Parts: sequence; C-alpha cells; structure tokens
Amino acid sequence: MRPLYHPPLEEITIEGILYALSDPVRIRIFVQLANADCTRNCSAFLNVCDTPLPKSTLSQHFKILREAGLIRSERKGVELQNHSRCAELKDTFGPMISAIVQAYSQRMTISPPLR
Amino acid sequence: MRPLYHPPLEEITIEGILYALSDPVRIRIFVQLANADCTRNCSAFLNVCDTPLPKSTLSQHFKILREAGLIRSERKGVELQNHSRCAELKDTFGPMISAIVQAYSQRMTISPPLR
DNA sequence: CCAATAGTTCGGAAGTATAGAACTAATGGA
DNA sequence: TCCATTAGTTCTATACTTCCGAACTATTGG
Repeated sequence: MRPLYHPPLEEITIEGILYALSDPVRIRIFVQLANADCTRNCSAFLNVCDTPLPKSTLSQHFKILREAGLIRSERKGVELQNHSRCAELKDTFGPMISAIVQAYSQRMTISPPLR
Repeated sequence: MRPLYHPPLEEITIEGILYALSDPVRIRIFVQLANADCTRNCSAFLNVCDTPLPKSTLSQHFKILREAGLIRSERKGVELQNHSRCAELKDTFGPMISAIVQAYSQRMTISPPLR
C-alpha cells in the first residue's frame, strides 16, 4: 500500500481545488472538516448523504481531497485522522477557500440537507 | 438549434459553479470575462491556451459556463456576445466568485500562461 | 496468532469529454 | 434573390473517468 501523498503548497492548483470541491459529497466532507476544525476519520462520513456510501467510493473521495491539497490525513492506529489544510492555504489562495466554505455553509442552512 | 439556456438564480449551485471553473480553459475564459467586464464572442477565445482549440470543444466549454450560471450569451447577428453574471451572483454567493477570480488572476501574474 | 476494524486497490460497467465532420443560422455582397 | 462566408451547434466515435463490489493490506486488541 503506497503511502498517502500530500502535495506541497507550490503544487496545489486552483483548478484542482475547485474540481475536488465540485462534487456534492466532497464539498460536504470538506466543509464539515473546515468548520469543525477538528480531525475526523473517513468512516465518520459514510452517511454524509442520505444513502450510505460504499467505502471504496469514500476512499476515492478522500484521496481526491488529499491530492488537491485540501486535507491532510495521518494514520493513527487503524484509522486515518483527517483535517483541513485551510490555514496553510490561506497564504497562497487568500480568502478563496473560506469564501467557498462560507457560501456553502450558508446555503446548507437555507436549503435542506439534500441528495 | 435549441435556444441557449440560462438558469435562473435559484437553480444555480455551488457545485455547478466550481465544476465549471475546475477546467483550465473555462476558468481562463471566465476570469477574462469577469475582469474585463465587457462582452466578447466565443471565437475570441480560440487561442486561450497555446494550442488552438477546436471550435466544437470551445462551444461545449461555453455551454458549461452558461448552464452553470456563470455567463450570459446573447446572439447578436452571427456571433454570440458573452458576459459574466458576476453582479447577479453576488447576492446569492457573496464574495465566493470574486475571491476565485482574484486568486486566479493573482496566480496568473506569478506563474506563466500555461498549458 | 487470530479476528475485527479501517482503509486501499483492482477491475469491469456506466457515464463523460474531446474533436472531426456535418449541420444551422445570420449577414453581406454580387 | 441567392450564394459565400462567418460563427456557433450538434452528432458521433473514441478515449478517458467515475463508481462500486470484491479482494487485499495494515494495525490493533484479545
């Protein structure tokens, strides 16, 4: 099993970030991580949408968030601890990411959970 | 030929916007439209990346931007006049879109044209 | 050392993107 | 009026992605 890859700042692209967040499941995961500002393991998100996700699918989603540079995942025993890289990204991308998180959080509270 | 579809505000989603802007060609087109704040026809962007795009591909890209709610295209004679819907979107999405445009514009000036 | 748990990888089916060719639609002359 | 031209769309085949079940790896606790 290859080790988890976390791109350095200079390898992170705007396109990659936007792509990662353009999926309804991934943006939900990321916004929850960013808002909570705590670490959560992957399977905590198995029920992120109303029909439970297969774990292979969830694993792919985390990989995409990770390789876009949005989250960091560290193995802790048998689980992965995931947390957002918001703070790091602020220097390079300014208010972009927090603006996305905020816009999404706001819509969430207006329109119901979805999907 | 079916008429061009422009979604009303309440049909525009964050995921759709992020997806539309996650493509290197589309984000370049959109940022240019948003920054210039003027109308440009589609073929003005044939050379938006260093190898000229086929016009069928470009047409698809414009369709995706349009149906994501990011631009408005109006037929004017034989051409389409395209302009961004930034102003309209501000009410619903706050500073999200301008933050993306700004982040991208800034990186453009740092790293060379690309792709 | 075995069983259990958490996550990854593989592979095939289903969906999406790209770009050439054929098409439509509007215009500006002869 | 009709033809040529220009701008953009649609069609279609091929190539690429995504999704998810099944099989795998890795860590831990008993």
